Amino acid sequence: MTKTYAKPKEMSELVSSQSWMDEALSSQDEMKEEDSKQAPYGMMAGLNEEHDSIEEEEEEEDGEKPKRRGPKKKKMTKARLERFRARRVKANARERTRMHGLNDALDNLRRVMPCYSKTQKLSKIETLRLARNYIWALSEVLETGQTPEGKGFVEMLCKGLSQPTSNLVAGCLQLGPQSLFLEKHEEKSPVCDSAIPSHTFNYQSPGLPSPPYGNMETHLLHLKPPTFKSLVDPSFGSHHPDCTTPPYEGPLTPPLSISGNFSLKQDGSPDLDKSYTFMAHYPSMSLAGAHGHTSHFQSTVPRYELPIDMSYESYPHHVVGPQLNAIFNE
DNA sequence: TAGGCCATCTGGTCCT
DNA sequence: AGGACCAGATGGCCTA
Repeated sequence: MTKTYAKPKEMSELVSSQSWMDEALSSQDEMKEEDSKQAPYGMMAGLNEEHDSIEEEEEEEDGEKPKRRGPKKKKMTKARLERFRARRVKANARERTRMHGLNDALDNLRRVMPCYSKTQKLSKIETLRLARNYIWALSEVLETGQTPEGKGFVEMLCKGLSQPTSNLVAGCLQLGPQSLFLEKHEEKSPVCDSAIPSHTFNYQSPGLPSPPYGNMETHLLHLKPPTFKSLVDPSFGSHHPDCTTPPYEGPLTPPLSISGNFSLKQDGSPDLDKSYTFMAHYPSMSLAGAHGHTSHFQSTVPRYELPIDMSYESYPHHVVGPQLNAIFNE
C-alpha cells in the first residue's frame, strides 16, 4: 500500500551546494543515507558525498552566513554522530508508523461513512468533513426520531463538501442534484461495494465509478442496533451475509467515543458497560442493543446546534475543531 | 502545466 | 534520554 518514491535527482545537488549546512546537518545527511536504505522514500539518499569529514570545523565564517545566536554547538564526535544518526533513523521509522496508524484510522472512518468506495477514496480532509456532517445528521435523526426526508439529509451531509464529494454522496444515496427525493428501493446492505448494479441509481455523477453503495434507507441502518453493534464488534460486520465488502480487518478505533474516554476490557475489546461516555450527552438513550440487538432509541436527545459557518471556504482554518470539542466535551 | 493530494523527512516541543 | 506529537518543507503522482 505504501507508495515508493523515486529519489529526487535535484536534491543532492541542492543540498550539497548550500553553505548553511553545518556539520550537524552534514552528519544528518550521512544518517539519511542509512535511513533511506530502510525507508521506501529515499529522498535523501546519497546526499553526503561532500560531507564525509565529520570532524571538520563547524563554523566557516564566510561573511554571508548570519551569525547564529545561543550556545555554540558541541562538536560532533564520531560517537555523538553515531547516536544522533541512530536516533534519527529510529525517529523516522516511528514517524512513518505513526502516520500509517493515522491513515489506517482514517480508512476505518471512511468505511463507516455513508459513501464508502474502494475505487474512489475520499481525501483526508473530505473524510473528516463528511464525518462531521454525518454525526450532525445522525444527531438530528436521533432528536426527531424520524426517518429524515431525503433531500434534507443529503443536504446536511454535503454541507461544506466540495462539489465532487457532494456528487459522490448524492450518488451513493441515490439522489441526483435535480431529483432530490427519496426513492424507495428494496433494502440492500449498507456499505457494500459492487453489490448493486449501477443502473439501479437515478443519478450518476460524471466521472464517478458505478455507485455500488446502497440507498438512503440502508444508510439509516447505521442507526439500528445491529449495525451499531457492528461498529463496536469487529466480528459482526465481517460476517454479515449481505455484505460483499471484504471483511473488516481489524478492530475499529472506538468509533463512538465522543469524549475520547473509551474503556477497553483486559482482552482489548471495548467495554460496553463503561465505554459510552456520550451517554452523559444522550442521557435517555438505551444502549442495550449494543449487546443484544433489541434496543430502542428514545428521541429525547438534546439538540446540539452547530453554530458553524459550514461553507467550504470556511473549513480549513476556522473553529470546527474547537467548537466540536466544546460541544462534545461540555 | 498548475493545483490538489499524499508520503516522508525533519527539527522543535512536551511529557514520562 | 527517548518517545509522541506536531507543523513545515519537499517532491512525486494524478488529473483537469
